[in-house]
Amino acid sequence: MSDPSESRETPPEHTTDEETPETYDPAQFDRPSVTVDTIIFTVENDDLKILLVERDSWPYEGEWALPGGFIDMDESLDTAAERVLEEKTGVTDVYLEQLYTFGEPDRDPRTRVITVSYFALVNSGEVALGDDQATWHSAYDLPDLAFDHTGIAEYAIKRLRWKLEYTTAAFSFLPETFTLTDLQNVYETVFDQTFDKRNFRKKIHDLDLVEDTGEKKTDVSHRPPKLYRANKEVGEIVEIL
Amino acid sequence: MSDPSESRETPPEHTTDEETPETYDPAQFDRPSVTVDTIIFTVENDDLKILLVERDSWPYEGEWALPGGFIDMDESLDTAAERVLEEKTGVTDVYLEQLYTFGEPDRDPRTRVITVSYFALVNSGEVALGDDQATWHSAYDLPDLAFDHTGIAEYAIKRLRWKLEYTTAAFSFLPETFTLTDLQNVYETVFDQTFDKRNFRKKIHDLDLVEDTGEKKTDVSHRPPKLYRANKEVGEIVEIL
DNA sequence: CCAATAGTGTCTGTAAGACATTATCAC
DNA sequence: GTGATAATGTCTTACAGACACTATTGG
Repeated sequence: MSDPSESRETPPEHTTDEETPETYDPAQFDRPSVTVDTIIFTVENDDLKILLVERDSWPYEGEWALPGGFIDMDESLDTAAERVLEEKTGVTDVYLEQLYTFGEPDRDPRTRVITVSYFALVNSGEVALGDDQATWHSAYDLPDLAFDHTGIAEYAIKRLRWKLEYTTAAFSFLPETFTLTDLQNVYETVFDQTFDKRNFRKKIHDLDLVEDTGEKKTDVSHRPPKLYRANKEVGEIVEIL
Repeated sequence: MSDPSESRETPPEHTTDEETPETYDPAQFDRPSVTVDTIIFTVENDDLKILLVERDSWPYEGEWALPGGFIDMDESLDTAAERVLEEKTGVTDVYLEQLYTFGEPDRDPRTRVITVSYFALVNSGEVALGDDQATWHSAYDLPDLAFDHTGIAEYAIKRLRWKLEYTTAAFSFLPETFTLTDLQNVYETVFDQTFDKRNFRKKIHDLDLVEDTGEKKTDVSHRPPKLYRANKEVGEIVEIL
């Protein structure tokens, strides 16, 4: 049934109550804890990376986990995700999108915890990691992760590829100006494959995705490449590959 | 944005005592209520329909709302959605997929309620509506809905279209055997536009989506159409339109 | 034979994918 | 001039989309 989470075949043994649940005061129901977990992606040195934190307490003490936190009672889910992202990376205005909500009853040994996952695409140049335990790890060689975070990260990679294929999200990984080779490197890194340079550039130009700045990259010991800037909003829907 | 210094990732001071997991009990945090709301779609009489229930108490008493319910502490999110679907329609084995999680702090006037929305695609012939207030409404002419349900329903229609364009989900709206005209009607209804009959059928056959049953529809006062059955699992990824 | 719907093929234009050479800079 | 990377165009093939007539049944 649903995509990422393995569905439990628990038969709905439930007393079929004629009253709709909405008629009740929600406060009288047992309530799960709700967290956000963020998959923070960056592309650096031709590698797709995910930011992980090392847990310093039970459960999964010493293991790597996705950065996350509990949702404040008066903040929206998006705001909670922005907060976690900002706490870990210092960046604020980046591409951030809700991914999926995971809620298997036993996914956290402490108590019932439902997590709303988000993924973020950041330009590594803008990140200032705090002095806590957060570090980058290759998405293609992740360590074992705490909780169900391995499955969450794998699902995030699928969605990331979809985003780059059908939207302009790739710009999020790049600085304000960039070369077409930089852009192609992002695609090759995220899809873990190579693309033909002429076809790639033709596509980018046909779709009018970039604008020539008139500047060129300097201090390179070969023909200096042109610098471009994005000509579309990040996340606009455009079929690219 | 809230104060970045108060990190929620892992509460700080920790005594390395494996026997006291309660140290970081997430239960110490305030917890929101969590519900599932389901957008149950069907196609009937060339109309895309959504199942709505009439609220019988505050808030939004007398208004229409998406069917939903609170999540039991020991059931998964998928199971909760299946339960709500079964309570309202009697159907059990249908296409059901998580849509999005909505959690604006003030979306419910009673208390903080986060809702995990699901959408389901059912064949109207299999539905047995209970004797409660659930009835079908055209997705193209919805009444005002309670809470933020109007926005949820609109988003669901977008995702539904995406699903039919890129997967075999359309079969979920049809019985075991069907004609190609039936299938085309599903597409025309969901996309609210017409498609060329020859191109549509060519595509369906080229993608090997259906299998001839050898049977024909009877009791029609015109040339009897062939009956087909699906040749792919519901939800398989295939570019159709 | 009339009404109603089923069923079928060709042509044209566009876009994807394969592919090799020249240009420009630092040293 | 050498090493390194930038920049560019053509051809072939596959798929999307426009388009009109014949077939089969019940009444």
